[in-house]
Amino acid sequence: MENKDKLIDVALTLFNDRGYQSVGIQEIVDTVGVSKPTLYHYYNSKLGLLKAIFEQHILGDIKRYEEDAIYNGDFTYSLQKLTFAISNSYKNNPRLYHLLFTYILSSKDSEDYKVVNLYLSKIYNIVVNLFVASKVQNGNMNNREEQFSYSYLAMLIDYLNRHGEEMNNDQFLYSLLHQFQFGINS
Amino acid sequence: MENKDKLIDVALTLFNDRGYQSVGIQEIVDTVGVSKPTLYHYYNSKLGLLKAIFEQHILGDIKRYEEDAIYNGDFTYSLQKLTFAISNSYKNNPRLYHLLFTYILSSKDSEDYKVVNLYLSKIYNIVVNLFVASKVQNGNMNNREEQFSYSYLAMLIDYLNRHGEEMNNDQFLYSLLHQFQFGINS
DNA sequence: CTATTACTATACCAATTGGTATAGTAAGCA
DNA sequence: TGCTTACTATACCAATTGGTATAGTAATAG
Repeated sequence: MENKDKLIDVALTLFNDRGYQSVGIQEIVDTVGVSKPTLYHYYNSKLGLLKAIFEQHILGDIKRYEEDAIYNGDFTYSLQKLTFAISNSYKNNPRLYHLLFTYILSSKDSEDYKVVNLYLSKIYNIVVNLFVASKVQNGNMNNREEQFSYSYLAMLIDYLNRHGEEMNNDQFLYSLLHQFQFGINS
Repeated sequence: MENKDKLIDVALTLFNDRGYQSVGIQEIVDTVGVSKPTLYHYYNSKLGLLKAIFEQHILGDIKRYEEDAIYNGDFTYSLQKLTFAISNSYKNNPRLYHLLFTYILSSKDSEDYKVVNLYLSKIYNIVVNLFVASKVQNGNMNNREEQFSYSYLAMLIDYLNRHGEEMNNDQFLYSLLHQFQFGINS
């Protein structure tokens, strides 16, 4: 692996373990075995490095989500497709998604939040849009589509953070979808 | 307000806005208008300050949760009482609870996480215990009580972070409880 | 063969980090 | 009165922070 990629790889691990602010540039370059100008040559700044970590994979993933979340009259079907797409991305890149989800409940005035939220908010919008689009079908949502979207994502993300790396979690995902749509009493 | 309390108040605000690691001791004491030895006289270390922020109120709150979460044969009733207790605490101390919930999805190897998790895990345990105790009543939980507890807390906390400071959110809380137990399709 | 470009290291920068040694004041207690 | 305890400031500490000026090498393009 090239230095450019090693830097992203190491930074992703360290940020994930201890948080962006707790990790210094020096520790990253020391771990990789290069010097600081090497890092600054590729990524300009610490924030630039954080941005690069996400842009490596997540823009492609998001495009996939947008396609899967197109509402074609069958809400359950679209929600399933979207859910499995997100779950697959998590499996392919657990560190990246774990770091991403770290920012959902984090402080909103830090520099790093503002960068990461660019991608996080896109995913949230995709989900909200699906719920809103299916308004007609799910008449009983009663104008609380947004609330349902957020609740659904909260459950899904909490679930992925606990079991997202396991090999076979399809069964669990189905039960999550079922639980969300029909509650625990059915 | 005494310096001792001012320090906690200012630190709580700053930690909440930008995160524990992003805020320096100097900024805290400057904002309060005292010098560093004053802070270190009361709280020994930056982590000690963080700990003190939580111990000020949350230990009492947790005692309340433990009482409310006693399962007396009526799961819905206990879950309602516990939910409203948590919601009330959030209303009384939004900054404290927002900061607390910040750590749910955060990196797990940072010093500050380890401190805050002392309190966070207690709340989680209370909820899980309630779900497990009601196993007999809710036979259809099918040994997924833990999963349900986590999902429930994920939804509740996401909800509180969005609407927890509003004056009258009882209606919303009831709908959250209903949604969780009976799904969105009822 | 020359000039440019990509990449990397040494050595440095000012500013900030968490924390402290020393000393002082003010209040309460003997 | 005299002693102790609580509290606070000035001035300092070594270490680390994010970032850079300078210089070098290696490859590539003209």
